[in-house]
Amino acid sequence: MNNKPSIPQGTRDFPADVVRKRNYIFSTIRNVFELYSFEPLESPAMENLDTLMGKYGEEGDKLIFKILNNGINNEKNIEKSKAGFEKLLQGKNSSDITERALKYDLTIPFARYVAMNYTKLTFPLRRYQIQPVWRADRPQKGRYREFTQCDADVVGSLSLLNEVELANIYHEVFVRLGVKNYELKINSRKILTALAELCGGAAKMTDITIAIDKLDKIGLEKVKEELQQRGLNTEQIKTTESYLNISGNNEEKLSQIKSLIGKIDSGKQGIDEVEFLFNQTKNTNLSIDFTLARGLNYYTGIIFEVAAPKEVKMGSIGGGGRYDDLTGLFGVPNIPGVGISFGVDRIYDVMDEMNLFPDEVQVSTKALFFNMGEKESSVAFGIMQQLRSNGIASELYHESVKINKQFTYAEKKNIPFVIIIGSKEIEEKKCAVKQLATGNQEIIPFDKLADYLKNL
RNA sequence: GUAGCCAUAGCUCAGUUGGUUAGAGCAUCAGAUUGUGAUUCUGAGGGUCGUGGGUUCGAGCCCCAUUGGUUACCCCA
Repeated sequence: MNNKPSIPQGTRDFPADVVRKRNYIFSTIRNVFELYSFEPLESPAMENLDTLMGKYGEEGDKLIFKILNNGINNEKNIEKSKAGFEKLLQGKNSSDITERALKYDLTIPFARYVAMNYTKLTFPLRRYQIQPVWRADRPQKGRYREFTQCDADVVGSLSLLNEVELANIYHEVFVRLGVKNYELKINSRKILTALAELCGGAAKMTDITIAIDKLDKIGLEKVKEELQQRGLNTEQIKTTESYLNISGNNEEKLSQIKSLIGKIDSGKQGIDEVEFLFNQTKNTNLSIDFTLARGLNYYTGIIFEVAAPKEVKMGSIGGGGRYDDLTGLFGVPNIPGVGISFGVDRIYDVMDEMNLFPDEVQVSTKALFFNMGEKESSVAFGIMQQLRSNGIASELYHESVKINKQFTYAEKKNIPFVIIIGSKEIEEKKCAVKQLATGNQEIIPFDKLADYLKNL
C-alpha cells in the first residue's frame, strides 16, 4: 500500500462515462469540420525540438516538454553529453541531450507538414486535426499538461471568406453542443499594430498588447501602471487609454476605432477586416473586442478567442487567427493561412458544469442476459449472438450467481433491459424481457426478440 | 518559475486545549431471500493517520523537512 501507483501531474485517466462524453464532443466537432469540407490530418506526438523552439514566444519555449535522448550515457557519447549538459545549465538547448519534444500545439506541426509537402498539396488546403498536445504548465482548474485540441485551418488563401467560415464553424459547433452563451471575440492584429505606431513604434507592440490584454482582469489603472513600467510616456498612455475606453455595441465600437486609428494604413486595413467579418457572419455571439491580443506571436490579421459562458469560471475554450507566413519559418514563404482551435477539455468542463450532456450519451449495452445455469446460458448465448447480428449491443452475465447480483450489475452499468432465459423459457422458446426503469416485464418469443428490442 | 491551502478506511470526510482501543456515511463481502433488483434489516472485513525527523510522560493534532494533490500569479486551450 505504500507504493501507490500514480500518473504524471496534469494527466488523467478517462473512465467509460467520461470517454463517451468526450467522444460526443469530438464527433460533433468532427462532423461540423467535415460538413465544411475540411480534411483530416494526423501528425506525430513528437516533433524535432528545433521545429518547435522559438515559435511560441519566450514563455512558450519554457513550456515545451523535451524528450531526453537515448544513449547519452553510452561511453562514446560521454564527452558530448557532458558538454551538452553544461549548455543546458546555461539555459541553452543542446541536441546532444535532447533533440525531440512533445508537440505543444497543432498549428506549428501543421505548418511544418505543409512546408515539407507543399509541392504535393492542393491549395487552398482545408485540413482539420484532432489530437492531444502537451504543455509543461503548472496544472490548475481547466488547465492540463496533456489536453486535446481540435484545429481547422485553411492555408493558401488570403480571402477573408475563410475567416467568415471559421466563425460560422464556431457557431455551428457550440449550438450543436448546447453551449449557447459562448462569446466569440474578434480583433485584428493590424489594429494593434496601428495602436503601437501611435504609441512609440512597432517595437512597443508586444509590451502594449501584453498590458492591454489584462484589462478585464486587473482594470484600467493597473494597465496604465504597467504601460508606464514598460516605458510608455504620458501622452502614449493617454492614447492607449482612449483606445481601451472604446465601448458600446459592435457598430459603436467600429465607429470609435475609426476616428482613433482609421488614418493609419495598418489601422484602416485591420478595421476593414473586422468590419467585413462582422457584416458577413451571421454569428450573433460575435463581439468585437479591441483588447483581445492573444499570445502567440505568429498571428498577423484577424484573431479569434472564444470565451466560455459567464456562469462558469473558465478561461477561453477556443482561439485562433490569421498567420500570413507561418511556413516561411520552414523555408517556404508566401503561404498564408488562418485557423481556429477548440479546447475540448475545457469545453468538457464547461458542459459538465452546466449539465449539457444528453442522457443518451451513456447508453451502451442495451440488454443483459441473465445467467441461469450452464444449459440455460448456452441457449442465451446463441440468442445473444442473434441480437448482436441485428446491431443490438448485448451481454451475457459471466457466471451463474444469485439473481439480485445480476440485477445490481445491470443497474450499475446502466443497461436498460434484462433478459431471463431459464428452463421454463427454453421449453416454450420464449424469454422474459424486463425493463429496469419501469419494472415492466413481457414474455417474447425467441424469434421476435430482436424486433421487439429494436422498437424500444 | 513564485505564492497560498490540503493530505486520516477503496471513496467523501469527522476527530474537542495534545490524553485510554482513531470514528461516520457511501462502497465491498456475507446473511434474511437458490426465478425477479434498485427503498429495508442483520453482520463482517478494511487505517503503523502521505513519508522522514523533532518537541513531549504522551502526537492524527504542535515544529522542521520532504513528497504528492489542489488553487492563484505568469502564461494559456
